[in-house]
Amino acid sequence: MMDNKKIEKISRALSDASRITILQQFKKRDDCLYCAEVHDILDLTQPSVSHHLKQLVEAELLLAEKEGRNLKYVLNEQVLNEYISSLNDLKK
Amino acid sequence: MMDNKKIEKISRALSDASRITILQQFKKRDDCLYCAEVHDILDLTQPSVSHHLKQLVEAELLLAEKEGRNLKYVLNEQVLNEYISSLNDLKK
DNA sequence: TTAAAACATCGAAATATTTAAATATTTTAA
DNA sequence: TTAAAATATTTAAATATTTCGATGTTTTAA
Repeated sequence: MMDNKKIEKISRALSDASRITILQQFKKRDDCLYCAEVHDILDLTQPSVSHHLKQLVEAELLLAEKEGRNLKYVLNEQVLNEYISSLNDLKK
Repeated sequence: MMDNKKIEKISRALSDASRITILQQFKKRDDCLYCAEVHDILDLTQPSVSHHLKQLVEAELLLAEKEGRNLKYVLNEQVLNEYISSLNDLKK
């Protein structure tokens, strides 16, 4: 279902405090998050925020959608579920 | 239940192809794995294998038990389950 | 008691990641 | 059309990770 390269990539995307914080915001917000909001939440410069969001998008944990000059992010629950499945598969 | 530092640490432990391979061996073997077996499976030197196992033990994904001069590893399903729970919590 | 086996640690090289400053691109508003 | 806003990219520095060779420690077997 999900190969090891993909598991590795998602795990790496999750292995950073800022990126975990970003993902946790989705529950608090209305299911979606704007780039500028992330910049407000994290104590990082704009390029760093951009870098972290890119990692999450490249791992496909987030889906990005352009809205004019803003970027709207949505959690990709399907990929998250597949990742969780792969972890469950480690068990007997 | 599991704080972000712990989620980060476990994710990092999972973000390496060798370590994912190690974890996947438990299903194929009789629930436990010896250090020497890992050395046979991975194309890495003994110190590298030792390093990877240490990362997994420090993340508490594996429990290590001494058996004479051998080391027996067991998958820590409780920690794995707590990690999976934390990931499920990201969803609505 | 000594030698060998199993594993850990140290030191160093190669590579990857994180971060910020500077700059570029894209889009909208005036 | 031009200026400003939102985001991306480039470059470079600091730090972390991965890997191996050499060596150390602990345990067992001879």
